[in-house]
Amino acid sequence: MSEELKTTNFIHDIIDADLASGKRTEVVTRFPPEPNGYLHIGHAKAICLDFGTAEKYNGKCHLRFDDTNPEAEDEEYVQAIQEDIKWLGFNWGENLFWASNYFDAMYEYAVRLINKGKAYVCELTQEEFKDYRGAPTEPGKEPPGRDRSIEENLELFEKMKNGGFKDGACVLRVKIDMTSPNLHLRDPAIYRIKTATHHNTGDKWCIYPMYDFAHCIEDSIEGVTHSMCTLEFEVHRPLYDWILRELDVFQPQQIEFSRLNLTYTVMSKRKLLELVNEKLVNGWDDPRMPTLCGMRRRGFSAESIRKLCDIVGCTKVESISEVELLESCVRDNLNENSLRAMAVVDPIKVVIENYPDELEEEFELPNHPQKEEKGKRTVPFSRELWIERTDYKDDAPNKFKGFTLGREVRLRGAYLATCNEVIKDADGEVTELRCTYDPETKGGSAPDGRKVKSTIHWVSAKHAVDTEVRLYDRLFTVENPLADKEADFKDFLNPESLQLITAKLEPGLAKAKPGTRFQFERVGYFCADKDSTEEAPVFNRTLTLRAPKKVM
RNA sequence: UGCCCGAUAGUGUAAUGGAAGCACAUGUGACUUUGACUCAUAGGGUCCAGGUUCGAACCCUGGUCGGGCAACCA
Repeated sequence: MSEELKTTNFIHDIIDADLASGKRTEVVTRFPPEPNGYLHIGHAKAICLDFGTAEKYNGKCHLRFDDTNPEAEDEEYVQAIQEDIKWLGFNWGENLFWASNYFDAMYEYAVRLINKGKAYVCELTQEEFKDYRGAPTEPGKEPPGRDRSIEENLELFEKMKNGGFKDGACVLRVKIDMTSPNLHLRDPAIYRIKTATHHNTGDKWCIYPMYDFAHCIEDSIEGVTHSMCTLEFEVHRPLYDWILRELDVFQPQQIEFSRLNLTYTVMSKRKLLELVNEKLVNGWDDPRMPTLCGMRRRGFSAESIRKLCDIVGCTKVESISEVELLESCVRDNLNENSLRAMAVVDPIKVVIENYPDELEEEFELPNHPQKEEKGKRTVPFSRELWIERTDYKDDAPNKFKGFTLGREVRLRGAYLATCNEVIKDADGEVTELRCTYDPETKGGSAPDGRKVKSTIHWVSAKHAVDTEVRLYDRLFTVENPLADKEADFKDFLNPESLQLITAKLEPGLAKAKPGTRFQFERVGYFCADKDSTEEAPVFNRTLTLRAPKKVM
């Protein structure tokens, strides 16, 4: 946490100045998700900023659901969002709010604007509405009804509220300037009619406030001092300020920052929903998704996601961070914390010819090579083993770490062994290695001090646990699937983003609890999936180890 | 061709008128009972042109390039 408190950015500079000048005496922020989808790592940046800023200044951060559009929103998301924020490590305490709790206040505020002659009911169709608004380069025209009397507007607005109109028959607009160079100031609509059941207010309302009207009022009611949002709302800020000024209420400051983007993925809720709906991934929590629930299932730790958000900082520059940066944060954290184990993902058989058939031994291996305090585990050894197919090579170069005919290799934590014979099938595929071991090298070191550079992992065939392992890779094959505006981003989906295999695990892994993370030595980081059963675990590959230099 | 915003190594981000740093990535080497980790080391940057100043990444002017804005979405 102390590291996070040290972070600073242009927003904190603003806050420092506000505190120093006395403009503000406290800091209140808010994270305002719309419950219409799952949170992704882009949201994590906002969450870290909102909650982290409050923490830094001993202020408060509200969790507020921005539930102003019942058609898009669903209770399902409400729970998931709260779970994800908690998982990330943030706590809103008592400060859980709902935009829908302010619907009465918002209605009153709208009436107040009508009474000031600053809002009017407009019956233009959507087509006409657009037409009257004009274009960026052309001013709009004042719509008919713009100069209706206050009494008539009051009456019409009440009729809207009471269900006296069909959906879309009219809207309430704010009266600003149809010729403004800022399109958002050309009398934007602030209330629309929607006959929809709201997850919170039920059928009480058939009119719902729109974002521009609702959001600033929500912030104001809650006493938010600094309201952070993403760059696309920059042009909305004059409207945000206008509404609160006209209402003469507490005025929070909206500050915009750039979204987090990562290479080899997409960060739009709409596009992620598309992947889910078209079953191109297995749901929102598919470990390939950049959603927090997906990343959690993949095995990414909350700390590493927070670390990433810390490192990428916060600016107004639109950017795409390399996913390698995230991966580095994840590996750093996993290397530190995950226990080691041995698993063979692409097995070939090794028979130790001079090892007694009936003999079994148990070796003690450290759970973490740099952390003795993590203890040891016992791993059984016997005459037949599984090793990685990639750990044998005909005519291997000197630097190759693995078996080749006649070369002595260390079986990690067990013995030194030499391969004497290779058995291949008709296709020339290796099916078995015949080896001999040196009984004097128990534990893996030779009494005569001879150096053996290669160390490989293994699993006793007799004791191995067969299990499903899901090897995940990047979801897309290109850095920015959205770069080509002509193409469908789904065309760039990586066909090899999920590979199902059966691996051989050391027996101690059999009862791994879902969510437990391991490093399978020399293979990668893995996390027990929720699909694990009593009989056999299922593992997700979080990441490979850092890519080694190629030795061919 | 309107309005708004932005531009620092490949990427992300510091330096707030006073020596352009850091991280990731990349190259090389060392260590290693994980080709991991760790350690050492190298290369590489202020969009352009003017101006202000003893001094500019920073301030000013003009360009260039990139992004956003025309849902009854948020």
